[in-house]
Amino acid sequence: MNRRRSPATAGRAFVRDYLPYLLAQANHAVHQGFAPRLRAAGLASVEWRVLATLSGGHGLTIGELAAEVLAQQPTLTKLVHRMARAGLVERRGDDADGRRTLVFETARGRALVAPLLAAAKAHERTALAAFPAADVAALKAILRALGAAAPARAARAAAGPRRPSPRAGRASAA
Amino acid sequence: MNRRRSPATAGRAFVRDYLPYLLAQANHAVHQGFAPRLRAAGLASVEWRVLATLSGGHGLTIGELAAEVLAQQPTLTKLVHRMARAGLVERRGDDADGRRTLVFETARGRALVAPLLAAAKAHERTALAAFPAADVAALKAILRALGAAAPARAARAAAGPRRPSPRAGRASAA
DNA sequence: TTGCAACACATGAAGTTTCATATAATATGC
DNA sequence: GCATATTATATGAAACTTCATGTGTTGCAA
Repeated sequence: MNRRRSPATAGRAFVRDYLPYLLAQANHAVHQGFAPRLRAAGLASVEWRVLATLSGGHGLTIGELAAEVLAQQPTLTKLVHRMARAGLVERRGDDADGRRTLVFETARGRALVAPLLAAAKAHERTALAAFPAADVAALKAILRALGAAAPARAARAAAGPRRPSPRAGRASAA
Repeated sequence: MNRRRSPATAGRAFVRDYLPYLLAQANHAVHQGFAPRLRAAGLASVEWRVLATLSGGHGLTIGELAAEVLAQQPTLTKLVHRMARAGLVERRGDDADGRRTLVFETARGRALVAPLLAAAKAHERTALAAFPAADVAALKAILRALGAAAPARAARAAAGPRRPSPRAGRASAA
C-alpha cells in the first residue's frame, strides 16, 4: 500500500487554493517555458529582468531598479557591479544627487536583450493562447491591482520602525 | 531637469504588460503583506511553504516536496536537513523504495504552522476583498491552468538531453 | 551657516541556492 | 542471475542573496 498516493493531504489542498501559491506556480510554469532562451543567451533570470527594464535607454537609480525587479537593494547593487563588469550595463553618478547611481544599458546589453524581448512576447502569446482575450485582459487587470499594493505598503512600512528579523524575503520572480 | 522622471521607458512599458512580470509583482505584493507574520514565527518563506504543504500529516518524498514548493532538489534536500535539525520536520526512509526519503511534519512544526494557515487564509481574503467573487474564481482558474503547464513541460524536458548552462532558475516564490 | 536627520548605495559576513557529480537503490532486458 | 540504465537523494564547491551596518550626500530646522 502506498500511502503517499492517498488523496491530497490537507496541506496540499490548502496550497492548491491559496492565491500566493497559485501565483507562484503560474509564474514558475510560464518562466520555465522561457528559461531555455535565457540559458542560451547566458543570462540569469534577474539579469534578464534588469536588461528588459532598462530597455529603451533611460537610466534608473539602483533603488528604482531594485524595486522594479523585486530584489533587495544590496542584491541589486552587487548584480549591477557584476553586469557592469560583463559590459551589459553602465553605472554613472547622478549630477542631480551625489548619493545616487544611475544604471544604463550598454550597446552590448541592448544587442543581447532585443531578440529576447521579441521572444518573450511570442512566448507570452503562446502561454495565453488557450484563453479568450477578454479573460487575459481581466487577468492582467487584477494582477496589476494586486501588484499595485506593494509600493503603497512599502511606503507605510518605511514610516514604521525597522526591526531585525528572520529572513522572510526572497519572494522574487523570473 | 530630471530625466529619470520622464514618461516610462520602453523597457518599463514592456515589463508592465508582460505576464511573468505581472505574476511576479502580484506575488511579491501579496507576499509582502504576509511576511511580517512569517518573521514573527521565525520562518523563511520557503520553510513556510514546506510546512504548509506537509500540513495534514502525510509525508512527501524529497522530490515531490521540491516540486510542490518550486525549489531545486538539492535546495530542498539541504533545507529539509536544516528544518529537521530545528525539529520542524522529520526524515524517514521509504520502506517501499530505498532510494527515497520521506518528509513529515513534527508536532512542533504543526504547532508553528497551524496559526499561520489560519492567518494566511485571512490575509488572502483581505487581499482579494476588492474583487468580486466571480472575478476571484476566474483568476484562480486561469492561474491553475497556467500552473498546470509546468509538470507537463518538465516531463517533456526530462526526455530531452541535459546540458550545462548559466543559472536561469530561481523563479521561485513565497 | 551648522548640526543633525534622512537618504542612497556599498560592503563584509553569513546564509541560501545552484551546479555538477557521487553514491546507493531499483528497474529492465538478456 | 547479471549487467546496465535509470532513479532518488546527498554533497562539495561556487555563486548568489540577505542582513546589518558603514560611508557619503542631501535636506531641513534652528
